Amino acid sequence: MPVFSQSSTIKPKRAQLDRSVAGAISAQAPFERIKHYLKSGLATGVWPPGALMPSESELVAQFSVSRMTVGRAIRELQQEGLVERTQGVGTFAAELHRVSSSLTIRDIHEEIVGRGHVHRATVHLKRAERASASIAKRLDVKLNSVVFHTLLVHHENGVPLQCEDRFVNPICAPDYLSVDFTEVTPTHYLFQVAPLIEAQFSVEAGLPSSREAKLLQMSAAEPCLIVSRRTVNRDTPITFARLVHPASRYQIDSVFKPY
Amino acid sequence: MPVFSQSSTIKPKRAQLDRSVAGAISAQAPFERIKHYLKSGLATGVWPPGALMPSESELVAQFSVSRMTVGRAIRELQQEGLVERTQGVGTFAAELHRVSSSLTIRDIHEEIVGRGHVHRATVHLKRAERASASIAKRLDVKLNSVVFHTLLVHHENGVPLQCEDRFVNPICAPDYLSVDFTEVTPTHYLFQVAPLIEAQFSVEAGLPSSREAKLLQMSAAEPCLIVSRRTVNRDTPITFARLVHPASRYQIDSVFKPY
DNA sequence: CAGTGGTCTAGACCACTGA
DNA sequence: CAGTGGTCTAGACCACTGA
Repeated sequence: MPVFSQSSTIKPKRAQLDRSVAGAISAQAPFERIKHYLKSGLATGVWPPGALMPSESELVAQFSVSRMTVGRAIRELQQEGLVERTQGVGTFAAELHRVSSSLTIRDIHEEIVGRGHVHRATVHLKRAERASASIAKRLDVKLNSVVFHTLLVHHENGVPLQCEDRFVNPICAPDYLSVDFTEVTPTHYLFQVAPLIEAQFSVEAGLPSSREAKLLQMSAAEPCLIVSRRTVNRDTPITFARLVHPASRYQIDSVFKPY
Repeated sequence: MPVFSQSSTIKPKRAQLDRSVAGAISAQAPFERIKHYLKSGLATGVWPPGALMPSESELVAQFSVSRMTVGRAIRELQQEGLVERTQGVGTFAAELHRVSSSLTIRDIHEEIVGRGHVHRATVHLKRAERASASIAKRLDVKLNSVVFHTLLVHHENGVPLQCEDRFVNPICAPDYLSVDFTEVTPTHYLFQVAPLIEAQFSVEAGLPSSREAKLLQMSAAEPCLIVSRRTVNRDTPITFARLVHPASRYQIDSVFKPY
């Protein structure tokens, strides 16, 4: 029996309402209506975690739609991690354990400009160097081979926000050192010249080096949020960056909404 | 013209190969083959960011499948953020700007056990309290109203890893104080009793309080990675937690793979 | 064996875009 | 107006599960 009777015998005329950016006005496509119906039930406890959800054929009857339409609605919920399906058995409300949150780590320029603030970068180092053991390992190049090294400070409205210490594999970006990094960020430039297949991140707390503390105009005893990022293109490491942010000026915020 | 000719005139017999967990053996369903074909081209630069991709009807002809099948393949790429579509215009390879990475923040018990290690929790505070101004605001309750407060330390193989300072709205979990938190984590318990509609996170660096430093057996001058989490259920805040981790023992790792 | 999900076909109507 | 994507229908065959 329908819990929410959102469906009647009237055939759907394709609605004409604008599907604007937010999509918040009204979900009118049948598969959207079915998704919304199921999400509501999941959010309100009609189907608590682990419960058996209605089968496709039940929803077909309830909403007077074809199975393809019901299937799409449920499949998208599955892709969002809200339900789990087992062939031959049924569809179940997912246990919402893993509160995984998508912490977006964007190009610092976009991030600052997105807040409506002014971004300015200063370049403190830009040269070719011989790879140390740790850098050689991270970029998968030979010890003492030539790598590019830049050190920038990114300012938000004039306040130093991020110290970017970056090593680049010359094979992936031979012209890296000729770029004016006060005009375009290394991240942005590298996105353009080297397709990115994989990025590995870590986020940790730590203390700045004395040089970093000076560049960031902070005390060497103040903690920092440190993001390390290594990007790889088909087995070839492109770049390794250490991004140091004063704890008092930077935090990562995120929201997780399952339903 | 097909770049990769993965399709012939032979009609697909449904393959029988096991679709095992990894799914790595071979993607045999037509929509999977088309997805793989398009992903390969995106990864190898056949369609650089911004390029016009083949239309649905071109792919229909190329792979000898129906439009629904092609549509599903492309729609899933769109949902993964790899292509962008505009009705009446076409499908375009996405600019891979935002390197958003899903940093999963799981229940600490699952995380430690998942590493094959032993989890143990010690309880240092478990009581009802009057809400201070900041807690009242975060839990959206009246100043000086009763809230539950627990302070736990989570150990991994005997080493203190996380100090969990948590406030709970009694309306959402009236029996919270009767739970044995050496047996089940507050996170796990609250997941069971209160459906979660939204979680807000922040990740920052900071110094531990003197009490936290003592509980974590660390120097008060050592930085910590601090995760703050507030969960909300339909406008009613459930809980607010401050999770403090010694920098030397904890970092968040993540991998981002667009293709 | 009945019920479930997984996938596909060959059409259809529509809104939108840009020439 | 031709081409594009957005969505749907009413069927189909199949693999899988559990009684």
